[in-house]
Amino acid sequence: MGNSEQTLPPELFMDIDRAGPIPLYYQVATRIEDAIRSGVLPAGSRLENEVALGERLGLSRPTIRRAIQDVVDKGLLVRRRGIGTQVVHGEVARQVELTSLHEDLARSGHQPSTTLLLSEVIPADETMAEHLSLPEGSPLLHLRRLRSSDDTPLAVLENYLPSDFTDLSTSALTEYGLYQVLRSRGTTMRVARERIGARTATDEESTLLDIAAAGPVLTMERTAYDNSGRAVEYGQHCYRPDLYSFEVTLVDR
Amino acid sequence: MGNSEQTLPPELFMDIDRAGPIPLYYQVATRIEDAIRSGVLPAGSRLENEVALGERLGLSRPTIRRAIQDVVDKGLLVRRRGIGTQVVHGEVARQVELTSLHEDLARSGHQPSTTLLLSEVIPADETMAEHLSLPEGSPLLHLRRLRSSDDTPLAVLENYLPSDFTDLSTSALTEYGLYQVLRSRGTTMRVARERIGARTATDEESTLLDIAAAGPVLTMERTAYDNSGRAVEYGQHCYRPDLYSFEVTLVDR
DNA sequence: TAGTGGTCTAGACCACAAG
DNA sequence: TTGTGGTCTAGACCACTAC
Repeated sequence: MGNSEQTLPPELFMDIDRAGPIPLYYQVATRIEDAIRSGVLPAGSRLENEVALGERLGLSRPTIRRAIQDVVDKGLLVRRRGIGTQVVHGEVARQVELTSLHEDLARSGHQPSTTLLLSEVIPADETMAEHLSLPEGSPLLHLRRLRSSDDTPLAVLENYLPSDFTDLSTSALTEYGLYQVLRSRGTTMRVARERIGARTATDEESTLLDIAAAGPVLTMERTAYDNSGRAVEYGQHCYRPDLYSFEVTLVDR
Repeated sequence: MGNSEQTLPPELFMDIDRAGPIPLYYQVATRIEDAIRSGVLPAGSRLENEVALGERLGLSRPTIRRAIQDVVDKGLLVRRRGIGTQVVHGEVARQVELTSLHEDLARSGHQPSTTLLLSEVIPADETMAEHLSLPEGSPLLHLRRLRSSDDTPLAVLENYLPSDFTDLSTSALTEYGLYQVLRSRGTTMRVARERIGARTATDEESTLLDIAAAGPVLTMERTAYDNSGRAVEYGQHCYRPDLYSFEVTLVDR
C-alpha cells in the first residue's frame, strides 16, 4: 500500500478574502474540502504541514489548525503526530445537518411536498412533558404531516411543539419545512438528540406510505433545542425504508 | 420561562493537574460535563464567562474556549455571542462512540457474547471492492457473527476485511469485539461512515434473532478507516429493533 | 536528528445583544 | 456603554515518528 508522496495543493488559495465577513479558517477549510471532493487531493495523499501552509498563505498557525480540524471532523482527513495529515479513502457522503427533511430533499434536487393531515392543540401527556421539559397537561401543538418526494410518499411526521407555537400558519407548513417556518419566526435549532430505530408499520402508516401491510418502517424520534437550550420540538417520525436512510460519520477525537 | 441567573460553579476545579499528561482543556471539559450531568449546573443556567473562568483557574482564554467548545459539541451547552453560555435542557444520553457493539454493551453493564457462524476467505465482488478501495477479486476475510446480550440474540454481524487480516484468531473473536482484536494488532479505527436503515428480515435472520418471520430489522452498513485513512472494514449488520436503536446528537456549528 | 502534529500562552480587535 | 462570545496573531514548548 504505497502511500502517495507529499502532494502540494496548487494555488487554489488565491481568492481568500481577508476583509470580508467570512472567517479565514472557514475559507481555508472549504478550499481543502473542495480539493478533496474534486480529486485534486487524491485519497491517501499527504497534506502540506501546518506551518508551511500557514506561511504560504500568510496566516497564523492556529488559523490553519482550525481549518484543518474542521475537515478532520467531517471525516475527510486523518492526522497523526509525527507523521502528517492524509486524505481518507472512499467515496464521501455529505454529512447530515441540523435541517429538516424538507430542506434535505430540496438540496438533493428533489421536489418535496407536504400534506397536513392533522393540526390540533392537545394537553401534554407524561411522555411529551418529559421530552419538552414542560409540566404535564401543558397545551401542545400536535401536527401530523405526510412528506412526499416527487409525489411519492416518503414519511409520516408527527410533531409536538410548546404552546407559543400554536398559532403557526398551517398554509406555510405545506409550502416550507417546519424548521424554515420556525426560523422565520426567530427560532433557530441549535441542538437535536435523535434515536433511530425500526418497527412494523401501523395500518394507517402502511396506507399513507403506500407499502405492504405490516411492512417495516424506519423510525426517528427527536427532541430539538433552540439557541437558548430550550426544548422546542419533539417528533416521532417513520420513513419508507426502501426510499430513505440515515447517514452518520463518526470521528475519533 | 425565566432563565436561571448566572450560576458560579463552586471550586470543583481544585484537582487540576498542571504537570500530568492529561491536557488542561480536557480536565476542564470533563469537570464541566460532570457538573451538568450531576445537576450541579442545572438546565437553563448560565456558565461563567470565558475570561473570568480563565482567570479564576489560572488558565489562558484559548484553553478555556477549547474546553467549553468540547462540551458544546456534545450537545450539553449552547453559546450565543453577546449573551453567554447556557446548559441545554433535557436528559442527556451518552454519545455514540467509535467502538464496536461489543464494547457498547459491556460499558452499559450487559454481558455480551458472540457466536462465530462463519469465517471464510472470498474474492471481493464489485460492491466490496468499491467500499474497501481494493481491486475486484482481492481476497477478503468474511465473518458472520451472532451477537447476544445476556443470552438474548441481538444482532447478526457480517464483516469483510482486507487480506492482511485473514489470519485473525477466530477464538479471540468470540471473546472480544472485532475492534478490540484489531487494536491489539496495532490497527486503530479513526473514521467510520455509517448508513442506517430498515428492511424485512430474511428467514435465516429471523431464526437467528428469534423474531417473527418477515419481521422488521434495523440495518447498519459501515465502512471504517484506520489512522492512515485506509479502509479496513466493511460491514452489513442487522439488529433486533425491539432491543436496539441508534442515538445521534446533532450540533449546529 | 529532523519533521510532524498537540498543547498552551498573552495578548488584540471585532460583532452582537442588552441595558 | 458594557459584557459576551468569535476571530486572529506570534510566538513557545512538548510528544511522537521516522531516519
